[in-house]
Amino acid sequence: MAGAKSAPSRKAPEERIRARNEAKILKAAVELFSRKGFDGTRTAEIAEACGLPKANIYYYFSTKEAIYTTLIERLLQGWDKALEHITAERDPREALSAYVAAKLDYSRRHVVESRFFANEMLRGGGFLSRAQRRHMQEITRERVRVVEGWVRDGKIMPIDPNHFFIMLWATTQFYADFAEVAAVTLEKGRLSLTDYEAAQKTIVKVILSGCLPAS
Amino acid sequence: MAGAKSAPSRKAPEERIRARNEAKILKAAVELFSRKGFDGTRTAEIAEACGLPKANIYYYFSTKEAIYTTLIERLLQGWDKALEHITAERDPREALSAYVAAKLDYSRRHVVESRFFANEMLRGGGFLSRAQRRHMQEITRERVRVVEGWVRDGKIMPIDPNHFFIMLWATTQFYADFAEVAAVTLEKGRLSLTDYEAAQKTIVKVILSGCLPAS
DNA sequence: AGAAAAATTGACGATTTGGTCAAGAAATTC
DNA sequence: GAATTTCTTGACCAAATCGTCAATTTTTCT
Repeated sequence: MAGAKSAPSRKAPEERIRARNEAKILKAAVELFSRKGFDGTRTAEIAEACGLPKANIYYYFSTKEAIYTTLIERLLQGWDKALEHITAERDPREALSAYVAAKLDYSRRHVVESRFFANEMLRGGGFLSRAQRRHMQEITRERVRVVEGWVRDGKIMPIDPNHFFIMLWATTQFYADFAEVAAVTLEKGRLSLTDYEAAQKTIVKVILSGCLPAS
Repeated sequence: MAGAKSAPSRKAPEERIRARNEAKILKAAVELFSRKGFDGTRTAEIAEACGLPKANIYYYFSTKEAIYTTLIERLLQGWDKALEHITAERDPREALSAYVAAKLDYSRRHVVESRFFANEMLRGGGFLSRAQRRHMQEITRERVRVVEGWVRDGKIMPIDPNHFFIMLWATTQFYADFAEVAAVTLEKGRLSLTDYEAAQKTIVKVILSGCLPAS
């Protein structure tokens, strides 16, 4: 226990403080941005929320926008993780179940990040770079191709893959972005793990029965 | 042409100017609020957007919050219109089709209002009064009962009605709230009527095949 | 037409905003 | 342990913020 303390401090000596404080700032910022958007969030609020003086924040980030775009960049990396479940080789039943499960799991464990992203989309996505926009587009296109393949092979009913994906995305995303609405609908104070499991079951059931060919 | 001018001015002489200007203000405000939220929208922006001097806005609305809550109240009145299609007497197939169609139609024709509402929900719905919250809850509960009835009568598969409704709501709402995302997914600049029709077809198909008992 | 009420608006004020700066405190390096 | 780099922070600024007000113009009423 005593010897263990010096080991981690050796690990990254020149970046320890910076990494810790940047993390603090970003964590406080994503929470506020996710609720009030870019224009609605004051840098003083971020400072107070993470317990650092405002001037210190400007030591790590040159502007408010820099904080915001850093968050976008960081979150976009995990954005399409769930889509990796959708592959041409896989059986649609399995692939779609896995996707819904993964997406709901992400929604539950990263409510704030999901909401931040939703807020940026509501705004029209003006802070996204052209490259980031294209990335999203390409990722979607790939998966749309997979679904098109499934349709061609008669593995699922003939449906518009684009709108099909929007259905999936919208439904799963909803539980993070509009957690309060979902809670009201379910007549609960907040969503529990059980609620997410019930959601998963219902969504998978409807989606699968809704797109698989009559057996 | 000359005689027609005096007729409409007789109609509501004491409220004409007020009504017109309040409408102008609210229209400009809902647009801005829908993009940037309450905190992110400046009253000067609203003034500029509706072509009235800022001081004039404060003649009609005492505070920024007054504008915002007026909008909430006004929009909440149309919020549950689409749900009226869901009645116990009706056949699930018809009722659900009608609901999806109505909801998508509303999303298409009232993009701004839908997005405004979504923004308020993202915020956590803090500007909603307790009565308004209860209203939403009761409306939902009624329709959940209808679906429960359908399940009991074997008209649809056994599913959790709450999550089923969330699916419907999330999917249809998506096309208004995240129009930009939908447009990117569909690889278009903006959504056309055709896109909404394709969305409707896909959603209805999946939802109906997904919940109707095997025929 | 003239009085009364409603509507308009430029100028203003207290407060808050994003961001700067320079002086000092800690940590790191040699 | 001294030099150097990194980090911290109170004080500050120009611009923007919400909201006020009193003087004026327009509309309505009789």
